[in-house]
Amino acid sequence: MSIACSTCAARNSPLCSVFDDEEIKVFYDSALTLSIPAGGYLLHEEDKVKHVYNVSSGTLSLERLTSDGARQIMAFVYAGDFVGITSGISYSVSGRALTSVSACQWHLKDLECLYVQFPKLEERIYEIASRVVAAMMDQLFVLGRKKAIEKITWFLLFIETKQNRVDGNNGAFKLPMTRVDIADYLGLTVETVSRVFTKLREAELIALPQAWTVRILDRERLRSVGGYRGASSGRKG
Amino acid sequence: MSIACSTCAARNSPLCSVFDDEEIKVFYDSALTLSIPAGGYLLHEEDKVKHVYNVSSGTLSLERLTSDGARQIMAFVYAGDFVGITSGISYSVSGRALTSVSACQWHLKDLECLYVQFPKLEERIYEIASRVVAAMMDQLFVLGRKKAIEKITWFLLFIETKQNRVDGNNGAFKLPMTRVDIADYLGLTVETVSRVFTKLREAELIALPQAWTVRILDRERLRSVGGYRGASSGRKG
DNA sequence: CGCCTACTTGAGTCGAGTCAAGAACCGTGG
DNA sequence: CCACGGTTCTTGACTCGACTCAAGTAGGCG
Repeated sequence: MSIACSTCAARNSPLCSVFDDEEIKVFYDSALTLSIPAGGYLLHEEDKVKHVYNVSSGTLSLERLTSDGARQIMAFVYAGDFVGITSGISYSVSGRALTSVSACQWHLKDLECLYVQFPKLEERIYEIASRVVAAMMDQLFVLGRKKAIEKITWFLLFIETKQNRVDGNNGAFKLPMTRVDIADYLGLTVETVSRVFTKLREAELIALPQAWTVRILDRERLRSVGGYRGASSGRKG
Repeated sequence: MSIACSTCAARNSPLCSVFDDEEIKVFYDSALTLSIPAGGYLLHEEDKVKHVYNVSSGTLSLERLTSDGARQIMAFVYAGDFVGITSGISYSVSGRALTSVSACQWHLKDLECLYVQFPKLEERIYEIASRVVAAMMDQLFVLGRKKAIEKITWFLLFIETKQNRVDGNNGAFKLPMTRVDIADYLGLTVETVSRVFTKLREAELIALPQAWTVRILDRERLRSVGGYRGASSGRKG
């Protein structure tokens, strides 16, 4: 097993976990490893689709812009998450690094060769696409039918699980995204996001030791505000 | 080629078009054909995932309910559309027939056997999943970042293409869904939907010969309402 | 013709957006 | 170490778009 993979946070990700320690050597050898500084782009929405990616560390946002500058963030992408489920000739989202990011990159042509060698890989990528659909349905539901405070509480519980998967659970978790990013993910304005954070803090449902660090004080009440359906319950899908 | 397929509106759908006239006999023989009356359900969100479907005629809504009765419609499904991209043990949406619907049903186990016989089928289903992701991104964008009038104009132009694919383009198109359905798709209320329809009619951008029939009178202006957000509506109002 | 459902319209309210200002934080350089 | 400038976050006052509540109208069907 290559050293790079044996210590990688994505080793147990949906993508890489399909390979055993022998097989993953082949998989890793056909990849390019990329490093992107915070604020850089993994891909642009107008780029021709030539590669897929699996994030090894850091956090990205997948986002789309309008001509007049409005932005919608479609997803926050963490270590172990796959990027490249797309149809058509261009990605239709840009991948912006919120922190410094490292990722493995495969050329689509190489991936197709790997499909022949490892049929279960293709199957696995289909599973990943299904999960993406499930996650987007949850987000659709929240955007369409929830109030600001419900959106934020849902978001906090959702990001907590993603962040803890990387950092481990030490009682608090870091938000790698700004308030503006949160607003653009939830279809709100930055002022509304800020006001709701303040409200939740004053109600002692959460604590904010720093602006970008959240400690959940009363999980039950927080859940009841957001109507959160646990991420690992298998309910999503 | 089976008679059923040779006259089916879904013969050229992403799913069925992967087969030639000989092959599709095998595919069709392993299917069950279903008929669902308007108002009936193709599947319920809590059902265990055992089947996939391809719609032959009619229109469905894929929707999710909250405990308090709120509803979010995730998609409108037309003839030729595939249903069953899901992850986890249950579908997470219900499929409700807006009109009478006919569909082909395959058992997941049978589908896996067909994958062995027709590897390109599995590939095709992945492509369908990718398209679903793309469509949901568009919807997310609209729900998160557009005003009521922009949502409706986008919706009308979107449904027109789906409807014309089935009915052909005769200048007007039918809405198989109620105003409530439209509201639950776009994250609005029925009153707001109704008011926007009236507004578009009074501005002579559309005509409504019947409540459920739409004729687009000024496509360019309609497009400009949904796309650009000019003088009447800036970035967030 | 009358019932039921869907759609429309009006009046009033409220949640979230807009505009504007100030506070906290961060990195940089003296 | 602190001063400075830029960025992000917070807060306040006000506005407005969409929701709520409440009638009333139009279609479809028995």
